[in-house]
Amino acid sequence: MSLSEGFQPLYKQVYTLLTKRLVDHYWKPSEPLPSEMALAEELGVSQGTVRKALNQMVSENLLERRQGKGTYVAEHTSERSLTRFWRLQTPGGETSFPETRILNSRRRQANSHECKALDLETGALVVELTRLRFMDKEPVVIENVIQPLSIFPDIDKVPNLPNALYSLYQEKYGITVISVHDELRAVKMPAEHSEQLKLDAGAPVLMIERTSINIDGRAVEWSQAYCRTDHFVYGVNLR
Amino acid sequence: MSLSEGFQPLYKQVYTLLTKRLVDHYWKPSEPLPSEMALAEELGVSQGTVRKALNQMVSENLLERRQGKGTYVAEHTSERSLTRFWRLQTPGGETSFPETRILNSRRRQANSHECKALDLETGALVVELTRLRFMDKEPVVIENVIQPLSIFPDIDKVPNLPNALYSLYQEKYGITVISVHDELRAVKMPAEHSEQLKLDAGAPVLMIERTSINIDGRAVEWSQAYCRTDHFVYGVNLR
DNA sequence: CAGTGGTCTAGACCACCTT
DNA sequence: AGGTGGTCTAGACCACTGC
Repeated sequence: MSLSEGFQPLYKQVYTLLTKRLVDHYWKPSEPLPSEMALAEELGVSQGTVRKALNQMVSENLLERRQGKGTYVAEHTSERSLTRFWRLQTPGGETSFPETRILNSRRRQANSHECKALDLETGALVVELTRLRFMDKEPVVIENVIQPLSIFPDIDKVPNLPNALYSLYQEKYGITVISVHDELRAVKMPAEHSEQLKLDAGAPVLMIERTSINIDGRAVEWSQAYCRTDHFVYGVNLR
Repeated sequence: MSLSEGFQPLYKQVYTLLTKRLVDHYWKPSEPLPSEMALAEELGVSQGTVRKALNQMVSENLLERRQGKGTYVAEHTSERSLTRFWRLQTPGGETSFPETRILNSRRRQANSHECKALDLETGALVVELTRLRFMDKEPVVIENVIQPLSIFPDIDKVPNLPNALYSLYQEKYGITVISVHDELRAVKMPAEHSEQLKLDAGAPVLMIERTSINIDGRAVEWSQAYCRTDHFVYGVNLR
């Protein structure tokens, strides 16, 4: 095969092509890619050029490389996908992880805000999933997750939803969440959910609106969470 | 010069050595480094090895490279240092920037919490700087910045503090902030500052505790900010 | 042992900037 | 024209894995 002359550097063309293959599920998660030499030969470029593209993909958590073994499609194990985007931690800095109880799940039409956030047609069907999350046996977060049925067909019929939804998204629906955008506000606890967090209605809580982005750039999930922050904080490092 | 045999790859040794030079102000901000070839010859390694170290430093915002010109020590212009760590944005997503009014500045001994956060001896002197920040002419953030006098001598005697403190830190004190750690909570607005944000005491506000980290890894500044989040949100992308 | 990725080198050519 | 960084190649050797 030849990479037809373009204005992009070769390694970037290779990067784009390999990423497209991941989007199209040309290789499955945890499956090894061909070796550098094999890819270089197939694409008609040198090993070093392939390596540069692969290393960029590793830095974006799309691939994993293991010396002596091979290059693998990054896998969202429930363990890792939970740790990757979970920001609640003790004020000291150590992260601890939640248990989850599902409170409710129902189909309905997306409201206008959700249509905008998820780029849906008006009237599109979504699943609204309500979960309560515990840390050290105490309720800390109540969250509403919005899942378009066009992206996750019949997801409301899946039994035993895992604690980490992203691993389910990847295994069952071929959706690989590579980044999330969070918007944080301080608000008064809405009365409807205050009991479940053992708070007075009107107590200050941290509201987190999260948009989850698939490897192809689409927004695939939108959620709104209310968090107590008396024992845990939202911690983030910026560089 | 020869890089004595160690257990680290060559490019990592070069990276460590060059970073140490930045910490020691061997080169000044905005000053060009020697060319790749010159560094390679000086260190007794190949150009490619130097390049790998330099590119890693670029990815960490320590250096800037401009094709045809050279490699430069990254500079914290007030413009750029403000945009880099400023997270308040409109719910849509566009960032806008604040104006700042200084309310107060005083010397005092650090309290125990500040000593821990900034790794200070008990009784160490700090400056507590209180600032009110406006967006679209409306007060949005009130913040207390704690600056150790051991790191910033006589900083309370600097006239006309800039909007972006980090540019001052770099120019006057040789402190280059390369990352910050934020911890966010929702709290009730403390009565003492509620008027300045035009809020009722007890209204929910976002509290941001920020620790700023120097290039050598030390915590050099600690701040606590109260933010209205009715018109602006704290937005962050996680990968 | 063969196969993989990781490091290191040397050299060629290109794109951009300054003089 | 000469110097800089950016890209691309080819080949060597090392470290790790599994048969």
